Amino acid sequence: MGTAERRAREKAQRRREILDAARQEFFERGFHHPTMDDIAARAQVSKGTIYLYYKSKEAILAHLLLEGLDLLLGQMKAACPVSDATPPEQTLQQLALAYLHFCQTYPNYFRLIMAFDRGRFEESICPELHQQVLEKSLQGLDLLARTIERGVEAGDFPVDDSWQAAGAVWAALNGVLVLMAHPLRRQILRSDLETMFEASLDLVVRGLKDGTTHEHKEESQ
Amino acid sequence: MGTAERRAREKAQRRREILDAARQEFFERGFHHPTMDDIAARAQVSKGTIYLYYKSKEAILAHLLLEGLDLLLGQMKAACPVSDATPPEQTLQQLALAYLHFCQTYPNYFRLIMAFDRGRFEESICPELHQQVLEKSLQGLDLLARTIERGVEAGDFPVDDSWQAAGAVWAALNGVLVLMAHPLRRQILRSDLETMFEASLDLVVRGLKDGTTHEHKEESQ
DNA sequence: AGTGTATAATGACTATCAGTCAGTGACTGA
DNA sequence: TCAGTCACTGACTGATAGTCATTATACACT
Repeated sequence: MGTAERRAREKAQRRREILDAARQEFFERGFHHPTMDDIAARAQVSKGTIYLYYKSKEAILAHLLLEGLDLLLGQMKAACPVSDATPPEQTLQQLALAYLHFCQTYPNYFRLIMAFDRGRFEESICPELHQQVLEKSLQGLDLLARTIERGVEAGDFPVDDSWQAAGAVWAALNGVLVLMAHPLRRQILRSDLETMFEASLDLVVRGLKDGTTHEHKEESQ
Repeated sequence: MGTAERRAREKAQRRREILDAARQEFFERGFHHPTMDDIAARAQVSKGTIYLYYKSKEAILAHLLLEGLDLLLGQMKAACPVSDATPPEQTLQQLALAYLHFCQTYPNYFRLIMAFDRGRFEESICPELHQQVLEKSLQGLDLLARTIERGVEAGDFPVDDSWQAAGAVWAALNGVLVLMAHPLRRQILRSDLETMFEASLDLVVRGLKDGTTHEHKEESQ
């Protein structure tokens, strides 16, 4: 008798409905404004019900964050070529552009991801989610690292630690997206996000290509 | 009669005492935990008094943030040479190291600065402070941009927009500090903050030195 | 159908905390 | 001495995250 099975399905459905309502509220009205009652009203359940499905408000946000990371990872994976024929530098560019595109297409998810890095989401509140988020963000880093590794093997990127290089590239791209999030900064820098992003990408790619690291410099002469 | 003067002095003093108490509370117990009553107790005043000196809890945090930015700016200015004899590249390194040193010496101020972009500081709550913060952070960017400009004039950094380059450098350094703030990431990258920071710095400096921007590449051949 | 049990949902309630404001009293200058 | 000003106070208000005793629903078995 498939009753239990149907129950489970309905439960998952309700869970999704609540997350949908929360997403709408948070994305439409900002991450601070909506109350649990707002979310409950939107999901057409009582507040108590929400707590049967999510441990806390924070936990809901964390789940939205995971959604965002999955989306981003998906887009980054899609940017990676299936074959190894594509030049690593081009793949790197595509990965970076996928990230730029993501943050322009889903600014709310992007803000959520950035908020995580900046220490909203106390680890203590839901440590297992915290862990998951970090792991997912490391998967993105991994895509970068593999690509750089391919470049190292092809002799394009003479760096000696591709994970380190991936970290540096990731940091630079992240950094510029955050930097340009403020209108005043865009104004002072007299530049828009795309331009600055490309400039940053260009800078690090050139660094990679030139790139012996300082310890191994003698080999390039 | 210096009464008014003394009054003003005492008022400034009380204001400082409250900020001191708040700083201790926030830095010791995290930015989320302390309540206004905690701060009041520490400052040995009533809660109401705090509101005579600061508009809101948020405003107190914003003032601490400004303190932090002043400290950082001071350290960065100290890293800049008085004379123009110092090679720009070296100055750039020193500026970057000043930033690294700042975030290691004052991790709480650093966290506050990083948290700025995130919602704890809603622009709507204290727009004038928000403005001040952005302006200060732009002063830091300005130091970078001037140094790069000097490098451009000296022919060391063949970039065509030193503000843009400064933005990219700043973004990269910021990004790596945020990236490495998470222990799990340090673990996965098998690297510590200093190493990653230096790698990032190295990457962007190399990019700057190689550095024609894509539009002007033909000139380097 | 009737009934007992498990599961799901409810919303009034509690606890916490940022921010307010009517009231208190100390100091001042006349 | 006293009226006016100023700094301060802390009980109070309103908002809201999270709880839990109660109620409703669905199902299994007779």
